[in-house]
Amino acid sequence: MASASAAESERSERSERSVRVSGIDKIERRRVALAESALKTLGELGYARTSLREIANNSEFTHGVVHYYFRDKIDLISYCVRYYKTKCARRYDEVVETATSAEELATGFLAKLNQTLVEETPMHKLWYDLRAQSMFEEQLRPDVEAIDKLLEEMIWRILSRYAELTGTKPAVDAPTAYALVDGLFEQAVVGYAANPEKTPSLLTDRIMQVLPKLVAA
Amino acid sequence: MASASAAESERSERSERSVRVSGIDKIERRRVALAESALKTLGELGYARTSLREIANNSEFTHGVVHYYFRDKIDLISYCVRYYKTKCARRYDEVVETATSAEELATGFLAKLNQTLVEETPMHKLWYDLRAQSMFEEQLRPDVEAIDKLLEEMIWRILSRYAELTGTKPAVDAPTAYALVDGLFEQAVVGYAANPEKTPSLLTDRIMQVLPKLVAA
DNA sequence: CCAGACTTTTGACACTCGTCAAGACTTTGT
DNA sequence: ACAAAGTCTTGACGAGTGTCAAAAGTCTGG
Repeated sequence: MASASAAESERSERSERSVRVSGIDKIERRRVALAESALKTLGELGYARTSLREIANNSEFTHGVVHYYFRDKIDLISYCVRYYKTKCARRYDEVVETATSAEELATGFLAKLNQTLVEETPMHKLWYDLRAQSMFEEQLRPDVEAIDKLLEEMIWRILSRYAELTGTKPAVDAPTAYALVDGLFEQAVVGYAANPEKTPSLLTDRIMQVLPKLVAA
Repeated sequence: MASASAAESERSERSERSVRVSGIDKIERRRVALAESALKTLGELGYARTSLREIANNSEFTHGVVHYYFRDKIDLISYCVRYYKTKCARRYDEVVETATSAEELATGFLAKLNQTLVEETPMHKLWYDLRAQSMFEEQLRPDVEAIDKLLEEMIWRILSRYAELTGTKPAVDAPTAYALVDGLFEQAVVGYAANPEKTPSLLTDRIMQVLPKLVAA
């Protein structure tokens, strides 16, 4: 259910009555397990250098199993992306809902932002990698677009609430706000590889510089 | 000389007195020719799907020649990146130098920005691809960092001049300004694949929304 | 408890990749 | 004009890829 929106992976014919009752859940559990191993590998190696055999090596299965649960490599990656998106775009909802002042919202947002930057670096590296790949691989585009939209809405919720709490209104539209914040975050993700210590505080500084400029009376 | 900074491609021993007089230039011309074919192919297919054979196919040579002029694939790509950078970061210098008002600077900048977005899309796609790859492939990092710095300085020159012409001062530091503008431009490059007609005007709108907010008295 | 459905392993296939070496071709100094 | 140096083509190699089929193993309904 957590991955309901990722469950549409073209089930390859088999599924009519071939799976009984709890079978469908088991298949789904296997897919999730494979997807998690795949995401782990993809985050470490990047899209280009990740092979199905390497994914299987990082799982409890052998490489043949992948084709039992996924039609082909793109189907797996696509499933991974959709599975991933269900876990990532609601990260700041609690902060948005509970903050009672602009400062509280900003610091809460930045705390979570830095936390995910540090703790989930591979996942973010993968995301920027996949978005770049989507420029060349059309099959990835719909999934990437969907996540991009989700992230845009996420940023928009934060900015709207921030404006509310400061008695102002957003001074840029949602795509612009997303592009700006995402630009800063991508810079941080790329920079984190070279300089893990300084990067979080730089990101904080820069977001703090920018946030107030995105709203106006 | 245009590619002087890209000429340090580890010449593989051969070069002592083996090349006479104009030989060094010929080698350099071949390298440039191969780099241009490589950049063309890379821009179309992306880093992951570009093979040396495909690069050679898009040139007047055969695949073996690549290893005569470059030590290995990374050496070629690295050379390409350095060759590319010499052509890209001085694009707005004239606009910056000749503009006599903030509006003139802004419209001139946006004209060139949209022009390169439309006319050199593959090159920009490649750049964002390579920057993503550099997160996984350490050997790419120094070249990517160098270009990033060049682009940051380019944006900073524009913003400084913009502030000057409006009688203000930049309200964000150089890395921040670069990350913001780059975020908008990357969004445009990714979006251009899906929607070539609307994208340029959207980019223009958004830069126009943002530019004034990056300076203050 | 056994036959049939489901799951997983194993090994092979056709292909592409980067690399390199041997030789053919071309240019150049003398 | 001839030999040497330089340039380019050709073909092969080993490794790694995605994919698939056949066999082995596992589970389960009757």
